[in-house]
Amino acid sequence: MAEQPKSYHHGDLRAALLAAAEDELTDKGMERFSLRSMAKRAGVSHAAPAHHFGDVKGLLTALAASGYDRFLATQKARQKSADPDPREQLIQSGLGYIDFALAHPALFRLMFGSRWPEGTDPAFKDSADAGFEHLLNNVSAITGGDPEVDPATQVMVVAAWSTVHGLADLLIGGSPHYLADTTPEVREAMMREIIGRSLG
Amino acid sequence: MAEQPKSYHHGDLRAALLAAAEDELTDKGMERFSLRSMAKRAGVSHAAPAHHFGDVKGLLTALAASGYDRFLATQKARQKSADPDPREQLIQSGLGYIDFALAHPALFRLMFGSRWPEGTDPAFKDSADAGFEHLLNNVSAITGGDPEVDPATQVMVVAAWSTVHGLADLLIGGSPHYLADTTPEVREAMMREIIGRSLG
DNA sequence: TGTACATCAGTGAACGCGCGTTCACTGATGTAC
DNA sequence: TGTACATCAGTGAACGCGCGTTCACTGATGTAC
Repeated sequence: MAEQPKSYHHGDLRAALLAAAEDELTDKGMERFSLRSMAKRAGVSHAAPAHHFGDVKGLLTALAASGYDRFLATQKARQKSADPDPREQLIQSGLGYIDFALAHPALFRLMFGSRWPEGTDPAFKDSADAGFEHLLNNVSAITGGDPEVDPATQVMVVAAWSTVHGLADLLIGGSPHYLADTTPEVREAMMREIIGRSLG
Repeated sequence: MAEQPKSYHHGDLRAALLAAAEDELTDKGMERFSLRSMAKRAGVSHAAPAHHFGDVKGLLTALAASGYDRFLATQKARQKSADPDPREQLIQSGLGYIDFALAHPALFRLMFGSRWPEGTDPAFKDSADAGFEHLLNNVSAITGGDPEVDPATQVMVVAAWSTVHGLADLLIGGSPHYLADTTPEVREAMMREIIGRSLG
């Protein structure tokens, strides 16, 4: 056994619980998520999570919030190592969006398609809003318009987001097969082309 | 009470159960769907569904299959009363896709984002495949290419589907607010523009 | 038209189970002096 | 450095509940003659 020396206090149980919750979600899906089962995964009594998150809803809200943070980080990481041209930056951000969805499908669905998280939670809201802000910045760097008032900028925001989000959500489900069942290189080329089109 | 005269046999319990299941899904979401609760909705013992669908999974698989059928019908209905130009036909089909998602969000998520339905069920598969076939036909009517072999046709399939699906899924969640919080007329105009772009 | 019988649809009670939450507790850590 | 005490994190048993499935049943319908 190369396990950590067992001690009564965990050290960083909060983080360990979030990781276990994501694993549980990956295995069981949102339909069959269980707090007791995820506590077992974390090697901890099923009463322990209450101490950090209150209840199940609190736990999954916190998980979704941390998901949004990592989601944004994935996008920024791709942008950093790419051509600074604003269009290219937006495309890279979109590809990062899709990377994240494919790497964490269960978490992605928790964030965008679930009734578990409490939408009014401040930490959750902040994290989700930061992602939207980032999109707005990327688009207005291309159009030069203010996303609050410029129609062309707004249309581009909607177009780019919808296209990227649709690619991500369909790919999670293995569709469309043209895209899902091909090589990573061909896939990325195809997605580039399609995201590019959405920018007009 | 203007109720139906009660009789031991229901008449069309199968259809009534599917309707009740959709209501249950709308109320509780996939996270909290309950067979007992949906049977109560249908005014029937909770053992009754087993007779028609075997188990919960069978019930929700049948519901998703019927969802795909109505989904396709919604798309065709819009196309029927529109300009026969192939591009316009595809756009109308896309708008029908989104109409359906907004009218039946819980069902839409069951179809595209859930682990409940049994993907190998023949009726489910047939209904889902018919939707994809319809998309292929719409696109090859524009390009004149064979979706099996023509790359340009394939790219258009992926682009159109992703864009429309992304719009639908985001709108269900109330995003992006530019689109969700506007008048139906402005919304449709914006969606037309965006779907049009995706066709290149 | 009337009777006997088979088939079918829905019932209701019982099953065993896993669930989320609560709570008095205990072990570990940190701080004051 | 050593002792007393407060604070905190995690435990484990208990709670009451709603769940999906099973099964012997009963009421209704359809069919054969």
